[in-house]
Amino acid sequence: MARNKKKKIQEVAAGLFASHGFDNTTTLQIAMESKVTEPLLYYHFKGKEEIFTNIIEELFQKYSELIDELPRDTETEFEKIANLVRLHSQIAEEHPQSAMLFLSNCPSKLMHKHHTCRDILEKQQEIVSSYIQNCLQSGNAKKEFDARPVDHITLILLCLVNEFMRMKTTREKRDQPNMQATIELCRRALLKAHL
Amino acid sequence: MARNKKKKIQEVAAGLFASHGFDNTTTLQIAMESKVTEPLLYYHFKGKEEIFTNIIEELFQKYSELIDELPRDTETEFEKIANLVRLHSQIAEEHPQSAMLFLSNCPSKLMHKHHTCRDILEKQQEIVSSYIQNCLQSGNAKKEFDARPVDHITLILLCLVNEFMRMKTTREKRDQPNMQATIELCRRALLKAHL
Amino acid sequence: MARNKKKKIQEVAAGLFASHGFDNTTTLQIAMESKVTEPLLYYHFKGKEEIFTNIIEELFQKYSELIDELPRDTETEFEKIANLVRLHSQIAEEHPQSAMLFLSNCPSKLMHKHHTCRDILEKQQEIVSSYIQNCLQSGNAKKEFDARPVDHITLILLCLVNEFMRMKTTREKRDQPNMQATIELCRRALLKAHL
Amino acid sequence: MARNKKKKIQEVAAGLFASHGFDNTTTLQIAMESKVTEPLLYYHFKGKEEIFTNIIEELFQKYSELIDELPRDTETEFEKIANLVRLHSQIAEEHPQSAMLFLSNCPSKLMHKHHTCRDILEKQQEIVSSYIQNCLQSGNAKKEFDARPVDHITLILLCLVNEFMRMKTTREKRDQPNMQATIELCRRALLKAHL
DNA sequence: CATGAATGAGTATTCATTCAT
DNA sequence: AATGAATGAATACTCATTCAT
Repeated sequence: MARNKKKKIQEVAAGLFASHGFDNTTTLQIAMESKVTEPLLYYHFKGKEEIFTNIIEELFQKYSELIDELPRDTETEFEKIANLVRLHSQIAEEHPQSAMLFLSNCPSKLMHKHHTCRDILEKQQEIVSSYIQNCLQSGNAKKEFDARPVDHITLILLCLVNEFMRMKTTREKRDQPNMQATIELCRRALLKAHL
Repeated sequence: MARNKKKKIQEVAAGLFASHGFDNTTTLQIAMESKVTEPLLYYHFKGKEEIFTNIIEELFQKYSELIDELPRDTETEFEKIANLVRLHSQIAEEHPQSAMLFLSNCPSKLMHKHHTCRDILEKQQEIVSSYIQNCLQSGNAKKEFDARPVDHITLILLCLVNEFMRMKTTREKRDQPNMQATIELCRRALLKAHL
Repeated sequence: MARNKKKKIQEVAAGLFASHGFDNTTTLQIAMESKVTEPLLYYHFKGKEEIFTNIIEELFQKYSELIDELPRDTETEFEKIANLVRLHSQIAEEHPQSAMLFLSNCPSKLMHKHHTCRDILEKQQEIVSSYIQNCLQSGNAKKEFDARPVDHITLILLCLVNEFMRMKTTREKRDQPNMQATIELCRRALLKAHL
Repeated sequence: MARNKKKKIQEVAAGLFASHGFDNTTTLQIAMESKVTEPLLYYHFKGKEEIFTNIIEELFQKYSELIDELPRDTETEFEKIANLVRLHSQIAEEHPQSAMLFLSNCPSKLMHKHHTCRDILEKQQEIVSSYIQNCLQSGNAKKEFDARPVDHITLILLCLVNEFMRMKTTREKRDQPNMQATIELCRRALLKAHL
């Protein structure tokens, strides 16, 4: 019953932060919707901020694992890029709340210099960046791609993946970008001109 | 001196909203930094929210004009896409504050159903969308592009442009995406395979 | 009507701080008893602490003036010591609340290193100390007193004056020390053995 | 181990109450510094208040014994007064914490009408008072002193002893009153003019 | 004896907004 | 057009205390 309530608080808070934002979520709301009293929040967490960063940390954990579990032995390097897009499409569809939390830039208050929150978001970007960079370098080496300079293309693909997920998360179904088309566009952009 | 102060209030508010966010900016801060008293804010505006939406409206006005002023008689359709990227790059560099205000999704509080704020952001997206769509259709017609289905590609390019500006605005100089590379990537993705 | 309310707040707060102590006085109590709302406290003062230190500062001001106004041209030096005792007796009787505020050592919270509160109380002690010291030195010089070493006797008389006022303030009438007897005791302790 | 912990709680609480004051000491602080949990405080004591009064009671017990143990067969009555000053000087030096607890008037909250805390402090004052009164009466009878009216002088000496200890406890070493000088001053004040 | 979990009642402080002038 | 004074409604957070085990 104990771990139970802490878990419940985190879940409720995650939902509220995702839909109303950090600043527009009150500790009282979290408490009431979790069916506990406010002081219990402070028994389990140091404060509102810690509730938030805890959520972000767990999310990052899971996200990192998902990236790590992407298949490494694909036939082509491009398949890896395609997988990355698919993964983000899936996250946006299955866990829109989590996506929201990652994307809705934490409030500036929590994005200062060395705040946990900022650190995590930066680490997340680095993870994806290095995944992409790796693909590009291998692909170039194998003459599969013709993607240069690698650094720049990496960043652009990162843009694409980020905003693809953002749009999938925030837009109405009919206005969301199409996964297959996105993959195709990447294919044309990356693969060696196929004469 | 009157119009003067109203202007000052708007400028100061824009700066604070951009750097601290809507929720973390107080009317007192706006008043003090504008060298006026709080009641004057309420003389000129209906409230904090109106100050914000006013700013967004003006911004949207200027932005629309910039899009409208993009040359219509380019040699190729692709040049128009390139111009769009260049424009957003320029905005991010020259008016980072304005870019911030557009991008940092207004707080959910101001994004409800038919709120001015939401309407404007949607209109802005539509403007760019239709600009892109136009290019693609013409380009396809002229056999310059091979971009189908147009709707999907439009959305993907919108993604790219949006996040490109977002990254230019929020990241450190050295981590920003490169404009020229972005344009090149679009070229490869759009132009007919040049065998 | 404006200055009025600020004054009222200070008076009410002084009364509550004196009778309940700083920690056991709530801002709500102060507000209610002053017939204003809590936010007004924060309009006029930076916070609860500032209300307190403001009171102490004013008190110190008045106290300093009272010491300054003690007659300088007395026939004997001892008369000055007697006057000091009389003054404190009078303060304890006429302004017990003020006396209380001075004596009930501010809560440790407000007594840290360079806190205004601590500074003021130290200054107050210094003022009385130097008044006493002056008398003793002059008295010794005139062979009126035989009080040595001056520093030590100064401190002891300070003790006496302080605690005399404290007792007058905190004890029931019938248990209060007697002013005349106190003066007499000082006389015997200070004056040259009168053979 | 049981009595052990109760003892520990009392010691820790005494330290915290002495340095931070009753109101600024939380039960959690006491528990943590005692290396126990809060509910244990409530197992051993009825509440925070009881912890405090228990401490004061024990202190009073010890203090009473010290007064009782002062030598009764001194050569002169004055010697007894001198011994009283010496005792308080010693307490201030060797047990400053205990002195603090006695002197820092319990918070007004605990000083109401018939609260244990108030009763104890009054009893303590009575003990010292009667000790002094006794000396004075005997001294007067023996023509050693010339201290009249006894009641008044008693109270004044009580003042002196109290504040002497207070200053020794709260002031920096160099600003503390000197014991020997204090005794000398008492001697001059009390002893029959020695012509 | 001992504790992890939980809470009722506060508690100082903040903020957008309004009123009287 | 402008302001000094004032407020209703929150808001994050704290604390002494208790319950179930």
